Amino acid sequence: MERLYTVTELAEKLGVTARALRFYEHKGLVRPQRAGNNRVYTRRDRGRLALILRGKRLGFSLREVGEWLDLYDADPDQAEQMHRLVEKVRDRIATLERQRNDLEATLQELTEIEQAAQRHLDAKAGDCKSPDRESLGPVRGKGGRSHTPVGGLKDA
Amino acid sequence: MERLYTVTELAEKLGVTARALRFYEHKGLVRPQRAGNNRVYTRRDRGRLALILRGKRLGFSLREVGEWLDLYDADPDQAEQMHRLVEKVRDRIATLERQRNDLEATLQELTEIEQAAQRHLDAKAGDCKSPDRESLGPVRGKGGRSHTPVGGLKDA
DNA sequence: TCGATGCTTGACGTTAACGTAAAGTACTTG
DNA sequence: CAAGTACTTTACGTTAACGTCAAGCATCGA
Repeated sequence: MERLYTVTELAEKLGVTARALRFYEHKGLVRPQRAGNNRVYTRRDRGRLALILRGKRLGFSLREVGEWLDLYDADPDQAEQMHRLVEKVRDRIATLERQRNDLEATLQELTEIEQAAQRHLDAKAGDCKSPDRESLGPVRGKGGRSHTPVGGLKDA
Repeated sequence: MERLYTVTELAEKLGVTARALRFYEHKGLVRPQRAGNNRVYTRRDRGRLALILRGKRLGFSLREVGEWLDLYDADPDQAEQMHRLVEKVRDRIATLERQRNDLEATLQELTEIEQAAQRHLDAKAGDCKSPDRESLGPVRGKGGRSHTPVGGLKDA
């Protein structure tokens, strides 16, 4: 009745390799039964693995996911540890948002540079006599906020 | 006139170790001058290093940052490569936003569980006779959207 | 009975980004 | 001149999360 899986079966279902599943077991994250020597995964194991992979996608390490699972398994009186877990997740979110903001800024910088370069190309295409214009400096000075990423780098 | 630095000086200014700076050099990301055998970093080098560290903070590998810097240095006619770089940054942003969304969802789940656990504790404190209530299941069913992360795990 | 599969357990390889000695050189200060 | 300090290069160590053989049972169909 209970749908059972072999390593490779379940691995494929989950989109990972059998090696990974064995590795997770080695790390104590899952403990499938055995039929003789062969691993046999149940629906529960599959759920656990799904949680593990999710944690990974969220950027947590296997060790962290392990603790995570322990909490899921633990009796619910562990409100204290629950708090800590929630805080950890919130930290992670905060980190990601910082990164996102930084990236957003960088993206804007790059977009400006890109457009400047584009204009530069257009100019060269339109006016075939322009004798090797002064690269990006002047162009950016006209349109952008002359943000020069870090100061010079290209200078003398 | 030009403020110059030794490895350790600059490393400290940048909040990294001298080892890191030497490593970056080994990887071809910077090429400080030498005074005899000793490295001498200029303002330009400092700028470059700042860019490198920034790239790292943004979650890019040193190799990626290297290509990045090459573009900064390259002549501005590389609009094509510029495009690719911008796309890469956009990809990264997209990735981060996906992660953020996933995390947001997870956070909500966890918060619910946390609150349920809290209520559970409160109940135990208030009603000292409650004979070991049915853990989280029912509680969550009442308040949350019964999102059960992955199905069972805790079941029989 | 013979392969062909599929599973098992080692166990070493890999990548990134440094950490951490080890051993030697150079300058300078008491 | 001996210490001390800062620098150098060389090179092995580390962590994470597997990848990639290697060698060996076990089972199954023709």
